[in-house]
Amino acid sequence: MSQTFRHPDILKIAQREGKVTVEGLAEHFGVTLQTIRRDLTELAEANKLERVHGGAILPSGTTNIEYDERRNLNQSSKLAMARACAAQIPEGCSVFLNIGTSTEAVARELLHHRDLMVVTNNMNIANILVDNTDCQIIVTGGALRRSDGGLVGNITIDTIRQFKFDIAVIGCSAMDEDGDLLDFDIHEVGVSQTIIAQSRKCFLVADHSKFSRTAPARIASMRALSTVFTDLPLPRELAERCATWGTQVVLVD
Amino acid sequence: MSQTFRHPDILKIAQREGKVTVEGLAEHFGVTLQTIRRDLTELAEANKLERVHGGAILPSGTTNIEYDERRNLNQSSKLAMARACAAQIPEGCSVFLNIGTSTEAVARELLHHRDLMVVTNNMNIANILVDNTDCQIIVTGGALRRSDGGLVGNITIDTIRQFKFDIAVIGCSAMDEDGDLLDFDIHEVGVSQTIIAQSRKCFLVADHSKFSRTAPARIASMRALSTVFTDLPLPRELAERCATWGTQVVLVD
DNA sequence: TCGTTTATGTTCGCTTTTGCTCGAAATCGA
DNA sequence: TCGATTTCGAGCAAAAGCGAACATAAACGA
Repeated sequence: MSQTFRHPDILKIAQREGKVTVEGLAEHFGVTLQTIRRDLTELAEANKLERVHGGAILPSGTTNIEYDERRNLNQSSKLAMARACAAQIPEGCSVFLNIGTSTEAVARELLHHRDLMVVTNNMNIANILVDNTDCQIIVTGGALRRSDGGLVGNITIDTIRQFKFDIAVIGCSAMDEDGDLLDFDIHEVGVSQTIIAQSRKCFLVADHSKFSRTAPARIASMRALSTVFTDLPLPRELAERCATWGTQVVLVD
Repeated sequence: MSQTFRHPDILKIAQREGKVTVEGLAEHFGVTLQTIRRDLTELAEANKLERVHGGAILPSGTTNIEYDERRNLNQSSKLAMARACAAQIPEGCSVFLNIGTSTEAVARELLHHRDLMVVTNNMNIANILVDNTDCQIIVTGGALRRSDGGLVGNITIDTIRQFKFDIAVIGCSAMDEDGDLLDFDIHEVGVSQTIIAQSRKCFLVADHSKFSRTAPARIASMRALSTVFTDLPLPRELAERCATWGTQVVLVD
């Protein structure tokens, strides 16, 4: 199969938009419709896209709608938080990336970091970082959770215990006023706790929607975190607690 | 300015821009197009870049040409073998699926089996079986091998040891005349051996091309297998040995 | 210093890509 | 259901890009 500059770009656009049109791409690249059609035909032959009249869509199957919607939630601030977080991850270190859409955004920002060792219990993150050939990827074992591609359970915990990370990047479902991190899934809590225990530094990436929500399972106190990346100021009481604990808060946007 | 000076620079530009053009680089370095072409050819041969008409792009880890080609090889008999193998896997049992294009084909045939517990060290298989909501998927941990999505290493072996499978489905790189299963990758051998040790029954899926090939690392003897699924009769001597060992041979097509 | 190796420049057919045209197929609206 | 419109893919010619071969210049080693 032949290769063009356009192919990777087309795929990226398709991933972002969910679909591409022949006309739109032709204008975007400044080439004729015919050329784009040829591109799409080739990409479809390679099973990278699925051809439809007037354009192409992502190949069906693996996508989880509910999850995809969540992924698109709050996209701009998620990107900004991810960028800020990635900026504090030096090259050449060992990183754990936990389940979650926010941590996936961080993974995307790590695509050009060099010499990382990334351990993850998130299949999506492994798939994202495959493109960064300058980083070693280790996948923890575990039971595959279809809803979000996460790996959870005892196997996951046992594997994580075999490592010591320079930095762990985690998300959470909710944050309590008293500084506790909460999660919906009890299975994930054990994993998150183990991650925190095995890491020198721990970064939390969580947007403001987590402030006003609650969840049943307690992961840990924010005292255990080095830095929190978020998009709106923390409630005053919580901000004061973080200051006392030495937990940095990085505000983006 | 010599070649050795340009190469790292070219890579740096490629990392930053995502792509490089022959013309742009020629101007940037003040050399002729031909010189840049030579540079890019060398970088592409070293898998640092991917050559395209007019320049080069970052290698996309997901597109492993060699692997994609291998996947398309012998497709019809691969499908037939996979179908025969899946037919002998009862519903409601625990199955291990190893790395390999043949085992992936088996996974596709298992999409409508119910109540399976599938353990795999192959990311592709996990992605395939996500669509079968009636089966539990467990992914072993391990280092991700970009070339084929396989998970290998000690973590993988440790995880596998925690299970006992009703059936294991494995592939191999080659089969020796004396009935030994061989593999190219020494890291994969330990994994395969552990799989065999932890399984009540072991199925091998391997087309005839494996008969006339050789590989350096020994996995096990075919004596350890319950059944072999293949597309052409085994060499006579090997067939006799299998009969002695009680290893069934299932011929498809 | 001289011969050898390596990097670069130049030229020239050859291949790939692109744009264009046209008949066929798919989609849409009534 | 049928016709109008859009989209598609094949074939062809022009243009851009390519690699091979050879010449030249610089770097290297004895």
